[in-house]
Amino acid sequence: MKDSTGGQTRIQRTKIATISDAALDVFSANGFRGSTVDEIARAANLSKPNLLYYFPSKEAIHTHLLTALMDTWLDPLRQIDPEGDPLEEVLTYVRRKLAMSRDMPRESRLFANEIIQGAPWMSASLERDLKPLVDEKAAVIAHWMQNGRLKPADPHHLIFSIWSLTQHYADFDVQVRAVLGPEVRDPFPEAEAYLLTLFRRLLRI
Amino acid sequence: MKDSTGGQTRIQRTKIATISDAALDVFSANGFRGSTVDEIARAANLSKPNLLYYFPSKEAIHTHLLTALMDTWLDPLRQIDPEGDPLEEVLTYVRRKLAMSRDMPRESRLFANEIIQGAPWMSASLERDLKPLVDEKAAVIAHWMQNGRLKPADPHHLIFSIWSLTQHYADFDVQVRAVLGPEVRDPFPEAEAYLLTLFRRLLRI
DNA sequence: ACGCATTTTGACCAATCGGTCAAAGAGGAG
DNA sequence: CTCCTCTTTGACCGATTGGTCAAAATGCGT
Repeated sequence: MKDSTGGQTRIQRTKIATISDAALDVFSANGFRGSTVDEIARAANLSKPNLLYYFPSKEAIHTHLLTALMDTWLDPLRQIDPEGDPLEEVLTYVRRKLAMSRDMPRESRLFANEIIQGAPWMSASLERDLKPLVDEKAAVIAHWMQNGRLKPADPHHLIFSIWSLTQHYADFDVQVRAVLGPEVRDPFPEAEAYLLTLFRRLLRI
Repeated sequence: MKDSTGGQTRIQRTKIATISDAALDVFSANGFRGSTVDEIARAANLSKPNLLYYFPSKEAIHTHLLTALMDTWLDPLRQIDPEGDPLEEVLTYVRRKLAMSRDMPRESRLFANEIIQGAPWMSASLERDLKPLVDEKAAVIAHWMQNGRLKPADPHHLIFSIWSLTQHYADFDVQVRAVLGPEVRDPFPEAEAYLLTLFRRLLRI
């Protein structure tokens, strides 16, 4: 009955996935404190005690989601290649981050909720995982700029601006659509064109 | 005992201000659903029934804050002068928005929480107040670009990018400080220099 | 079909939620 | 001081919160 994948049964794997998906819906829409276990259970079509059979507590579900997310979230940044073409590496990073906003808006909002509310669960991970990675990639970018392959600009704030601009289209989706009006079905093509223009003009020698 | 200012007593004015300030602390840190009336009352040094003597409900406090905020929030955009120097008008808007992130981070987070969670209270105001103003100013900017006084770029997304980049330093303050490290006491001077460079390179002919 | 581990459930718990109410307290105009 | 309005409070309400528990139901290998 046990399974090779981390000592989990087939049912456990599917139910945990179902619960995670439902919890992502609820947490990303209401934040941790604004979400209830009943609501997650309802979204997962499970009774509350049944849900708490798979996760020991509401906080455990939340932590599970955040730790799983952190890796996915940093992946595009890790892929920046010091040996690649500087401008193209940055623009590819922008494209990847914007694609994540388009394809994983719930994850983006879960992350945003956590940070806005002071990162009570993730602040340790920010120092331990995020800071070193950003420092490393910022050094790569700074090196490119010193070699005259990119126009100079503060590398850390460059990375901040990429995060900010791309995640905006997921986190503030309601506002973007309200301003653009209903005739704009999909803001992302326009957004990508604008952002690529922006970073080309900022960085291109 | 009554006062000329909208039929409010002196005590009412000061207590309502105290409650609003406390509620801004709580709502901006936890979102509407994640906040409790008890917590706001505690932050305002009032008993819960006393607080509910000045506001009929938790929702009324929240609505009060949001409606008051909407005006303040749109003010810098309103100040863009069609007769002014195009680049300087945009850069001044950036400076004003960044100053608001520095001086009113709680208001920024209150707004961000509301939008991220689908704008359940503000979506009407977004269509009624925000969209027309943005369309008007976007037309001004488009006109500048057509006259060759700014480099061409999508005006709506230009405005989005200003919102996104400036509010990031309030809403994601924890992340910014975690990445920059404790030796950077105040990220805002660096941020302003970076953002002004960014928009100059994007728009300057 | 058996037997055992896994899964699901309804009933239940103390604590907290938003909000009410009657009564007590405070403060100023006459 | 007196009276009346405004302010404050403790006690309380039903509903909901996160979480528990024993018992029932359901797999699943043999």
